[in-house]
Amino acid sequence: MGIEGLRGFRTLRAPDRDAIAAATREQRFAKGSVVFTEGQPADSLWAVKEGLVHILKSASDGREIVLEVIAPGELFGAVVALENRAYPASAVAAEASVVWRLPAELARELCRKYPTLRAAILEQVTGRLRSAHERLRSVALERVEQRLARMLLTLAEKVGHERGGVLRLSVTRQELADMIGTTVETTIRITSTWQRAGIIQSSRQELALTNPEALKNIAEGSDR
Amino acid sequence: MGIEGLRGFRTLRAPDRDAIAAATREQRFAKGSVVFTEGQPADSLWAVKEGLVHILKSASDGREIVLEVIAPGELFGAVVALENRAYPASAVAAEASVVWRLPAELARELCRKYPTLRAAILEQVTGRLRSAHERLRSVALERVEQRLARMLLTLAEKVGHERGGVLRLSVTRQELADMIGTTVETTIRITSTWQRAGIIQSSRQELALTNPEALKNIAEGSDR
DNA sequence: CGCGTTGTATGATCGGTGTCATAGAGCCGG
DNA sequence: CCGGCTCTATGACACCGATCATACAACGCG
Repeated sequence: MGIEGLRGFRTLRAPDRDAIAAATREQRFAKGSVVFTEGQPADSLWAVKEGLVHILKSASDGREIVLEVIAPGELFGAVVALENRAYPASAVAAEASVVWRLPAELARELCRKYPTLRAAILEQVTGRLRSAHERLRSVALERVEQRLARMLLTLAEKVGHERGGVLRLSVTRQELADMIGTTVETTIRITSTWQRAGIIQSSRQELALTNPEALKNIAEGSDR
Repeated sequence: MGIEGLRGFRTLRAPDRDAIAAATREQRFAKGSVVFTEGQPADSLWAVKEGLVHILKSASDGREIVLEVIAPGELFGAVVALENRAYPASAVAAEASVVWRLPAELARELCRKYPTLRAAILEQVTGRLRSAHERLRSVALERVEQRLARMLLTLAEKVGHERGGVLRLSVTRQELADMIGTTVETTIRITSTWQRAGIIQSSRQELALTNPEALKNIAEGSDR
């Protein structure tokens, strides 16, 4: 299967699906490698086949904020490719990943031809706008502990995998810190105390949510 | 002129434009009054005719974050009306305003019929997603002073009006605080020192950017 | 296997902002 | 025109979380 099997592409007619299949390049990225960089002209529309891609912006001092976590089957760099401008953020493989790459010109052409494709992209974009607004609220109005609890629950839903009856996340404290706008140290301090409280089980590169209810309580701020 | 004169509606055929004109209600809101509330089912697509509308989310303790500032000619509550769900945030008139209101059902129908309308909405949404991401970066990585400088410049561009050779904003410190995720006191402290430094001229409900260059420097963080 | 690298852990300290309190200035309506 | 309200202003203080420093555990690789 290729990119043409994704949501929004399925309604395309056979010749166009073949054209996509022919134009799509499959590309492999090692963990940590850069897919594209902020400011670079957008020449492609991307989708994740396997792995995980982070969309992020960084400050001059090296600190960065992860704006989106792109899971398999999702598009990224899509709207900007359609509008033929520069990427407003960077994309980095959060783990070893395989991505599809479709030339922007072809994507634009298909969008003109198929309203359903445009509709599918609109749907993804609106979903992301809503989540961006929600995160804006979170980072502006909540304190770190609350934001972290919320982020863990969101991540668990999106990219968590169950094993042994508990939800597990493969993520580093640094990545979590970059998602909620804090530092590694603070993130580690909080996860450590949660670990002692039995709310989570923490290990290298991984983190098990043994007590999601407690996290929900913290996220709702019910204790303060 | 009605809502049918807005960008994206102009390509509609005459009978549909008439249908819109007939279905559109013009509604007046006093400063501070609520247009719709977060959680309420979205039954309409809105647009600002005159005035200014804030899209915001609030916390249980009363603090709030202004997500969007909607200027005349812009849509709001659009995507959510198309998707027939509940508003994810509230809308409040930031000043005395006149808004257009189009039944969601009609908007959905028109969107199915006119890809250009859907395209226009997609364009607005992508613009807002970009600005939301930029603000996320700002609030997560920058300190209050920097964020405030940036916000003033952004606002000046969007809703500033020139008088006497300087850009003026009609906005309260509370509103500014709610936009950048801080408190009134902190905002007042910063604007006060800027006032003393001659960077801005501060008065009740208004604020003149006498030295935008200085603000740009602060926004870029060139001094730290 | 040893060694460098990456990720986790924790303490000490500092500072940017939130919080609380008070006051005055501009504006509106009775 | 006076009382109440909103908005601006400013000080004192507390505290969350950043910063800096150090240590160690886990992993990868030559």
